[in-house]
Formats: sequence, structure tokens, C-alpha cells
Amino acid sequence: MLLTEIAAASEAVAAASARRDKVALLAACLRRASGSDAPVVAAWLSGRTFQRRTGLGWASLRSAPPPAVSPSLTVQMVDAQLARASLLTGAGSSGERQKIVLELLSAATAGEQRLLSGLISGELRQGAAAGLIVDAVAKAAEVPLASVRRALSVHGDLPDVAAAALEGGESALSAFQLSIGRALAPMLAAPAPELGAALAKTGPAGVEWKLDGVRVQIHRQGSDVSVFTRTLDDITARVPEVVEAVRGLDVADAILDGEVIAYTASGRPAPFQVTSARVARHDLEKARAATPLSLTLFDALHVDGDDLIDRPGADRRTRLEVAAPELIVPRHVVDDPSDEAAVTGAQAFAADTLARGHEGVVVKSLASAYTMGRRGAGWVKVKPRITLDLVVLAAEWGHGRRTGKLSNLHLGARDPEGEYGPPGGFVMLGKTFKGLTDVMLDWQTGKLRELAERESKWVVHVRPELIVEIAFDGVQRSPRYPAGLALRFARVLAHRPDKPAAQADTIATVRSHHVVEDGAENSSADEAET
DNA sequence: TTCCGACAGTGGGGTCGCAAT
DNA sequence: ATTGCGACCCCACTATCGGAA
Repeated sequence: MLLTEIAAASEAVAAASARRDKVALLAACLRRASGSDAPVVAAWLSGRTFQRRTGLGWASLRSAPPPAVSPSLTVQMVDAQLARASLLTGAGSSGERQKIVLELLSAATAGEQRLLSGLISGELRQGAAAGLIVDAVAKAAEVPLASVRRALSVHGDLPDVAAAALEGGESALSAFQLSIGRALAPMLAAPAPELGAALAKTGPAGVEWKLDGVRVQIHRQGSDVSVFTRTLDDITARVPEVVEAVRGLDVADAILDGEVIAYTASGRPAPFQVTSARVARHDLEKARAATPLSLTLFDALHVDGDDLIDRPGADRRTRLEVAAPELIVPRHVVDDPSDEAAVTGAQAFAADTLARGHEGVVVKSLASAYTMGRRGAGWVKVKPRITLDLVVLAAEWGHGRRTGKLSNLHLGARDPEGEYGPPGGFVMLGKTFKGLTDVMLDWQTGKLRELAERESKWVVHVRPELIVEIAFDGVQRSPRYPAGLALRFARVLAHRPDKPAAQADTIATVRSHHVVEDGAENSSADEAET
């Protein structure tokens, strides 16, 4: 199969707006892909290379050669080159990878270059990704959508499932079974503003601690244990504590779902940054001594021969209580969400959870099955939110559907004492593009142009006069911003043109929201530079 | 007819290891 | 020794389509 066919399909998909049209185009393309092309084409149409990591990114695309006049590349040729790049390592490998990209791009037509760049950068932006490919696979293979979804939920790898469906139809799909040692897409939680809203979505539910760590899916067969992250990355070697904890359980085989997190010396949950850094480290011995990890479990997908994913949440919890009584997450059950006293009790539980330093709660339906990879109504998370009035210092031109709009805002707090510049100035705390409707986007583009002071290619610096009401989850230590602090998950709630910048919140207020780590080794956390 | 679930897009913070400088 | 890059951790929110209610 020729690469140009995929490029043409991708372009047509990008041009279509109706989903059924996109799916029809994708299905037509998949139908033409046979044999060893099938899994590769399925991966590419979903916007990813077949290799999970290629070592290639934006930087390798900066100097694009002129496009070829006529198409010559085949799917197999391109995949072979990407595979070669992904295996390169050691001195000189960057240059080698760069050479591979240049050769591919020089042999590619303009349309093919667009596809290759999209795949390599991971930003194909054709309005279709894995979700629609699943529909397209079902259509192309003429099998029920539910069969493809089921296979994917127990197998986790889209190219494999697509190839099986196209080659062997429904019988090939039914051969995929939950198997210990093969990661599956974890169930996700939808957000809700407060507990009442969450319970309204779930019905009778367990309210659990939400730990601010790294999600782990653990597979055990005998003494064999594997640990996977949310994106199905295998991190077994980096989390021996998890392996040991699960080996200590009185089960022969299991697939368990949980969170790994570090605690500070005083026993409070460490900031996410601490856990994240530990999990990323490869120098195990030192890392483990300095920052031990602990495991908390909240679900069981398989225990001793029984697949539990289709069973109600309450049943899975019961199995987990027996299998891992010491590691199970604390929870509070609300049998009847319409009972005010029950909801009050849950609110007290949530308040206690926060007082212990956890991130929030997750409300889990007692009835719902384990729906892999979906953000259904089964699990709903509730986290507290902080709001502040900050000042827009600059804005960046947007991409894609935000092209021509000032999108990403640079946010600053007032610095009345002049700790980070002239007194009465502002100190930057981060950026945000979230929370903006199209109407707000239009409005701020006009307003910020009025306030423009100087402009570079991507950034428009403005007079610090426009206040925005910002919501965020917390203040974290920052190596990047002048105050050594940054906002976590900042989003815009509203523009406040009515409010003068002199009334913006101050850096002192921001600092008051920073929870300082109490571990001895982190005492330099908010040292200010001079 | 209206409502709502699922999807894609638009990017944010941080951290690590590795290769290039 | 420092810097830039790629790969992953955590993620919020809006627009849109199309089936459910």
C-alpha cells in the first residue's frame, strides 16, 4: 500500500465535519490495508506511529526539505525507517534520526509530508483519533462495534485489534481475553464541582480518598508482578515497593488498580512533584532510600481465576477487601443519595480527606462495571478549587481552531513590595488557555490588542491592566517562574474589565496557598532568588 | 425536540534520562 | 557542566456530533 493513500484519507477526514463521514472515509482506507499493512495503517489513522516511541519530535521537523513531485513511498518503507529510528541509541543517534526524517520528507509529496509531520510530532489534528478508528474498524470489518470495543478493552492495543478484526472478523475478535500481564486501559473519572452533583450522577456510591500520586495497574501471577501506568507504560523496575506489597498479598493471581504515592516525614501525602520525580528516577537504591513509595488499592479487575470487570463496583470492592485488607483505600458509603443525612455524612468524610492532605474524593457507583478507558458516570471526582484575580501580562497567538486569536494568557500577581521587580509591578505565575469560550476568545483578542505594548512572533506583551478571574487546584514549586511558584491547572472563569489592576491579588496571597513540604531534603523549596 | 455522552482539540505544570554543545 | 529534546506523570475545559430521552 502507498503512503499517499493514507495521506489522502487523512486529508479527507480533516476536511469532513460529520463524524459518520469521517468514519466512512477511515473505514474505506482500512479496508484497502491488508496483511502487515493493517496494524500500521490503523495506528497512523489514529494519529500515532506504530512504534510507541520513536525518539523523534518537533525538533526533527524544523527544516523541511522541498516536497517530492510524485508519490513513491510505501507504508512498509516508512514504517521500517521509523522502526529503525526508534531503535537508535548512543552517541550520534540524534543525527542519525534526523537524517532518517530528512530522507523520508524529501521522498514525500506535500500531502505525505503533512501526514509524516503530524505523526512524528504527535499532532496530526485531523479530527479523528483512536475513538473514531474503533468505529471505522467495526465498519470496515463488518462486525458489531461492541465486539471491537470488548476486544480492545481486554487487549489494550488498537493496531492488534484492528488487524485481527480486518483479517479474521468476529471470531478473531472473540479470541481476545483478559490476560494477566497484558495491561488494559484504566477506568477514568469524570469531574464534578461538588459532592452533591457527583452523587446525582452515580446514584448509590462509595466515596473514596483521591490520592495525588501516580495511577498504577498491577498484574500478579504467582510471584510474577508487573506494574503499568495510566498510559500502559511498564514501570515495574522503578517501583519495587509496589511489587513487594503485591507479592505480600494472599492471592495467587490478580489484576489490581491503585495509586502509588510518597509520604513526607510527618506522614502527610507529599506534593505530586515529589512522587512523580521518584517514579521517574532510575537510580533505584538512592531514590528509594530518599523517597519511599506506598501503594493504595481501590479496585480489582481479576482475582484468583475470576474476571471482575463486568461485575458491579460493590462486588469488586468486596473481593478487594478480602484480597488486600491492608492496602485498600478508605471510603464512606452513601446508599441513598436522596437522604440528606447520608450526604452530610459524606461531606464530613470529604472534609476529613482534605484535612489529611489528600487531593479530593472520587465518588464511585456501587452498581457500575469497570468501564475501561472511558470517562463514564461510574466514577466522578470532586476536588476543591481556589480562585484569584490575576492580571494578564501577555498573550500568545493560538494554533488550529484558535489561529488568529490571542489564546494563551500569561498571568501575574501584584507585587506591591517590589520583591521581584519595581514596587507596584507584577510577577508571572504561569499561563492558561483553558475555560475560554469562542466569545471570550474573540473579546480578549480585541481587548489585548488595544493594550499591546510590544510584540514578538508568538507573544503579544500588554499593559498590565486586564484582570481575569482564575481558578486553579493549588500552588506548586516552580523552577521556571521568578517567584519560584506556579499555579496548577489554572483556567479562566471570567474577564474582569470592571476591576482595576491595582485590586488584583498579591503574590503574598498566592504564597499563602502554597503547602510547604516538610521533608528535610526539601527545605529549599521556596528559596527566593535575588 | 431537547438533552447528554463521547470525542477531539488546545494547550498548562513538572520531572527524568540522554545526546549534543 | 549545561542545555535542549523526547517521553511521561498530572490535567481542565469547550465545541461538536449524534444517539437517547
